[in-house]
Amino acid sequence: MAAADPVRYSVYVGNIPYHTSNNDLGNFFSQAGQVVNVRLVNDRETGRPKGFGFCEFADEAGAQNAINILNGADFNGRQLRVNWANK
DNA sequence: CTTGAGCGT
Repeated sequence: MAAADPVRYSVYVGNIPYHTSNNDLGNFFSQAGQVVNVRLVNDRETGRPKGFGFCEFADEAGAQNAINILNGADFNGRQLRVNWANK
């Protein structure tokens, strides 16, 4: 199905606690599938974490699985918001 | 040493 693949298998991750690190999210998303890349978006000028990021999976199944399991899952006291990325 | 909806140096 992948009818509307955004660009590669990137998933949007939101509602991330500011105490979360790049490696922590990659470890957490490894539960769903093989994580190819994890990027936490932080403000380039202020240096403050925006609280969300993007996770890239090896295939669509892993990304879809992450959305099914990790979406709404409790992470460091916050519920992660996992969804398909737009851009 | 701060914040809390969002879609990216």
